Amino acid sequence: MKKILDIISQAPLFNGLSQEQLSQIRQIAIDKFYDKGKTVFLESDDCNGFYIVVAGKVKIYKVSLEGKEQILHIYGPGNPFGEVPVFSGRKFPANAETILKSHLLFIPRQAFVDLISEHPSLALNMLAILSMRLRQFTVQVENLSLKEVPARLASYLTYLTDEQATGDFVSLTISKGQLASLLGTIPETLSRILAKMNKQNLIQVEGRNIKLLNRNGLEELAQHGKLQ
Amino acid sequence: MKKILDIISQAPLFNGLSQEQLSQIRQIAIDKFYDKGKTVFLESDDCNGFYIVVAGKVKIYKVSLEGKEQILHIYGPGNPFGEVPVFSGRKFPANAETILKSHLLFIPRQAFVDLISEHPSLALNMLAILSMRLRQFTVQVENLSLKEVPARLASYLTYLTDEQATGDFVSLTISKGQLASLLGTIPETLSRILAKMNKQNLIQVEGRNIKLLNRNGLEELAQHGKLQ
DNA sequence: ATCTATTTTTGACATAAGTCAAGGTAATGC
DNA sequence: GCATTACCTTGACTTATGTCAAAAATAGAT
Repeated sequence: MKKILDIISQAPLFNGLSQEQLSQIRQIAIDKFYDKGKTVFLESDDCNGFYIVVAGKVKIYKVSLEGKEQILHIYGPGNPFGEVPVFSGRKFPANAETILKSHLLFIPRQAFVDLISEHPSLALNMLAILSMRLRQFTVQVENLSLKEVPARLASYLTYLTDEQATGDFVSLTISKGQLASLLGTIPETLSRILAKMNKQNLIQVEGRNIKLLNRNGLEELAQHGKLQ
Repeated sequence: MKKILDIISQAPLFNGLSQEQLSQIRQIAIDKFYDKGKTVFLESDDCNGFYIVVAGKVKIYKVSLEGKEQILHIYGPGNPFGEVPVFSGRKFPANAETILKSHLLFIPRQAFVDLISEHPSLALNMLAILSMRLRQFTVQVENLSLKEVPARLASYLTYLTDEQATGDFVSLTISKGQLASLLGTIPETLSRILAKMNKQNLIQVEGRNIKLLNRNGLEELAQHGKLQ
């Protein structure tokens, strides 16, 4: 139980809230447990609230009729998801599925809207989170429309090194298939591009561990780069 | 002056606000006038507030180093834009340029944040707007990643007919070049696809006026369709 | 450890959409 | 009304990335 309040108090959404307000939130939250690969919601579903990841990992994604998947986000501990219909409409705009065994908190809609009306800082926190997501979408659209797959991959790898802060060593936290889906491509294409980057001594791939051999080259590639 | 308060009071952002609150907003707002094709802000710019369109039309877009443009949104009277950095960070995530002679209101950041803290309904309105935009981005990513250009175009055309509610007649409100950029393609490709749809009696193109000859066919195409 | 299932890689091929270039049409300003 | 500019269309060609199929490697379960 203590662990849950820890996650809650660390989450940007609840930044600056008092101890009392936090336990108020804990009281309206409902625990949900999922195995790996379980659907949390589908885009046709009605929405009575949103979720917060306590432990595990969740992907938000769309699928085409032909079965190709595009991952929109991957959320881990502390991240809320599924809030869009809480404020805008009735249905979820995408699907959510666990990619690890996960523990989620479900926050019922009305209780949260009541809370937010009372606490302006909670509203401002939520506005900040939604704004960050709009910014991320901006980048995602830019990547999909204006960059080729090698540039998107290079961009992701340099982003990951900063994120993990472990020198020039990166460890993929998702499968290569999922990474392909996140980058808007398919596993075959990703595999070929990783092989090419390897051959050109930009990176050194060993399973899910990747060593960045030429960070400048990758950053160049992320901008305007072509890969021979 | 009356016209401006009309626009403000119609805007979803100010839904449900009292007459007094509206004039409070009018007081902090600064009028800005732009000719067609003028830059409102660039993505590297600092942000001291956001804008509302009173008259005219503004495009929000990204450009690649090679010069290809991707339009993210087009906003008309009543729409706010550039709010993302007000709540998240310092810089704009994209560029804004007028595509018509335009009259904008600039709302300074701090004054608005103060207002929002006092009026929960203003916060909820803003949350609703940002949520709608997240939903739109969801669709845009889906279109770019999972659909081909003919499907995106068919989708846009059926959306426009509903929007304009003028039977099976649509009138493009932007140039075909801009439409190409909005759909994530280039004018040549758009032109060819319009010609093909014409040939297959899906539509009948006359300049910027398009008649939908086979709405069902277009909706089919928007989903999974291939165009021969 | 062995077997099974999933994930990843590689090859041969198809194709949607981009590039470059030129001509045509429409719109705008003087 | 004419000229200059911007917009749109068409053709020939290139290329990035998807498809299909099969083998190889890795991970999970018993």
